[in-house]
Amino acid sequence: MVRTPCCKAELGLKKGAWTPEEDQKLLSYLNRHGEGGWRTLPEKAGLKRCGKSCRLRWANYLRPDIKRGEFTEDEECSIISLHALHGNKWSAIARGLPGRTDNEIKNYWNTHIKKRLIKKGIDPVTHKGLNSGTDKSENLPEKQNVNQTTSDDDLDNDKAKKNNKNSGLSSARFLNRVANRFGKRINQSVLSEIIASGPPLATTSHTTTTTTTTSVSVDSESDKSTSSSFAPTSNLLCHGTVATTPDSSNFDVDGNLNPTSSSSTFSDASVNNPLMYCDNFVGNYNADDEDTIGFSTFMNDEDFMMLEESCVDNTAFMKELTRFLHEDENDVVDVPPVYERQDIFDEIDNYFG
DNA sequence: AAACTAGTCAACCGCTAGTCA
DNA sequence: GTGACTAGCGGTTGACTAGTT
Repeated sequence: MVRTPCCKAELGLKKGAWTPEEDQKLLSYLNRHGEGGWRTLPEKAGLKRCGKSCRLRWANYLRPDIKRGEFTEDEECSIISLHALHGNKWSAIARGLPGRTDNEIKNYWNTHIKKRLIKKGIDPVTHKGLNSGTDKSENLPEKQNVNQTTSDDDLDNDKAKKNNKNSGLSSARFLNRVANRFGKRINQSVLSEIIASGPPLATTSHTTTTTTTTSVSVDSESDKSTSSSFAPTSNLLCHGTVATTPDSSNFDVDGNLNPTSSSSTFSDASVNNPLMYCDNFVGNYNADDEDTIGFSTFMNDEDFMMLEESCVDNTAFMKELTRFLHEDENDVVDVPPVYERQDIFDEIDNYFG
């Protein structure tokens, strides 16, 4: 196939920064005629630009739904999580952040996040610790230890504190808490049901087909790690998901992280869990992390990201779990913990036949 | 004040994939 | 089946700015 040149053959076309006048021309044309026909658009709109340039200007700057300004902590976390899933698939990442363009995210990654990850001792490509595997300590930044906070870290922490309890993560945290309680006992069909009830991510066209391929085995203690049969979009996913077996010694009998087993650097589990990872990234790792280590021990990241607020709201199963959990939290001493009550799990099993 | 350096980000480039005549 | 065309993607560039020497 022979590709016709876009701009080169057309002499006299302007390049470089757009002027307000050009923007106005493009905007008014697009307002009148809508998107499309980029090749002929410049001439019709009276612009000395190539169509491609017009499309990019529109897509990256002029579109009315573009959110401008500083990235929020939520958005940063999303970017990191999505990057762990998709790698440098900026458009895929952008679909998870409404209002942000792939170009903007790419720039933000390269200029902010990437550096901070390296500073934290995390390889921005693999999302694993830089010193994992071979000894690369000489490549680590000076202040590699995550327990040490630099002034930059302090800023991050302040920012994190401000945005700490965001709604997006809270539902995931709740689900993780539920998972911690029930994960061991839930069979795959039940899990599939949970996942299938989740809505697609933002504007993406996710379907449940990818999630149903997840193979989950939680029958035995040794299966706290998960093997996922779903095909990653890049090899990064293999590193960024629970497909990488976390050190089982990091977990107690209920699948909770054993804080004493954590090293001074990130455990594999923390790196592999987008939410924990995020908390680590913003310097927010704390005892509450019990809430963030459940589902990811038996779900891959993509499945994990499928779990949204409405999943909790709309799924009868989750309502049941919610009830159980509340019951658990309101436990009085003479009532056994919910996870020890066989009747509840029988109830769950019955619910799904 | 000038020169230099580093960071940021809009825009460009080269390419692929999909659609349609 | 072929080729023209469009849309979109990811990597790179370069203009601009802020900070430092």
